[in-house]
Amino acid sequence: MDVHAVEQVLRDRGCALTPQRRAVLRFLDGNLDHPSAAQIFDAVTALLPRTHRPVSSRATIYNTLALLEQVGAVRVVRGTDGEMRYDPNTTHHHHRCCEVCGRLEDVPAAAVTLLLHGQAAAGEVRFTGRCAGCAAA
Amino acid sequence: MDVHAVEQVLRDRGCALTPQRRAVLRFLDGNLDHPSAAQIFDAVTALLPRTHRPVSSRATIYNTLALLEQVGAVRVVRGTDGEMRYDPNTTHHHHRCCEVCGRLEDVPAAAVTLLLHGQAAAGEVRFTGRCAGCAAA
DNA sequence: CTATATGCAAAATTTTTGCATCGTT
DNA sequence: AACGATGCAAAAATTTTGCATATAG
Repeated sequence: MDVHAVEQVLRDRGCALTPQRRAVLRFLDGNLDHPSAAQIFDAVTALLPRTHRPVSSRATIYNTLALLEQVGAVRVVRGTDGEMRYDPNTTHHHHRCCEVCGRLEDVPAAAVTLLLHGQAAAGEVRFTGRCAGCAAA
Repeated sequence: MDVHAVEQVLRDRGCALTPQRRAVLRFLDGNLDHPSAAQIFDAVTALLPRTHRPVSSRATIYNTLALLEQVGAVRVVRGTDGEMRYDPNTTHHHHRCCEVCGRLEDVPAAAVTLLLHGQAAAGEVRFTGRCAGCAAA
């Protein structure tokens, strides 16, 4: 996801580049943490200047995220806890879910082979494992 | 999951074998559909004699399912839609999630090999694919 | 200036909790 | 009879929706 490219796509669509949308894009760009809507809301609140209050609202965050998903700027993944997580990495990749702390980690498609009855299978894979932090402990 | 075995485990624990718990067990036994709590509630309502109303409540269903999970009689899986699903198959197995209809299907552990950087990886795997019905369409 | 987005508040969903009552053992 | 389970209703938590207002282009 490239911020400028996405902004251009939004412009082409006739979508307004509001400060809230910009802030969501800025926070998500390069973010590897699979943040939740609530985390994105908090980040936007922190990112936007407080020159006019309030800074944003939950509904706006959800609207923006739905828009970004439609445009293909983010992938939406449901975390093991049931919350939606937003992933700016839109390349084909898989996820490892830490069985200890629940953290979601991207795993490049090239690193994973799924064999079904000995034959390679396509599609997305989510598997359990331990993240770096929990593996050490 | 064997109904009689589970009932014995519950007795040994000093847990009451209420009609509601029996009905949940009866409905879950051999069920391959990964039903949700709401579906289980409906099924219990249908299974129990209407000699005394009401027949059950959502809280009781959740209590019962939590108990059955503790006892190891069901596995709990979160569906792609965020709802909890309950799986009486407690053997080590994986899940295929139909990318069309969302249905969860059990896949025996022996049928799946996950290679991470060429090396076999342990753990649970959930992957996308098409269920029999959606593959035909 | 006009179409669009925002913010608020309330609805919808799923799951959890508190408590009085009822049923198993 | 005693203890645990049930049922109800309300609380939590997350996401969605309706509408008046504000703002981007």
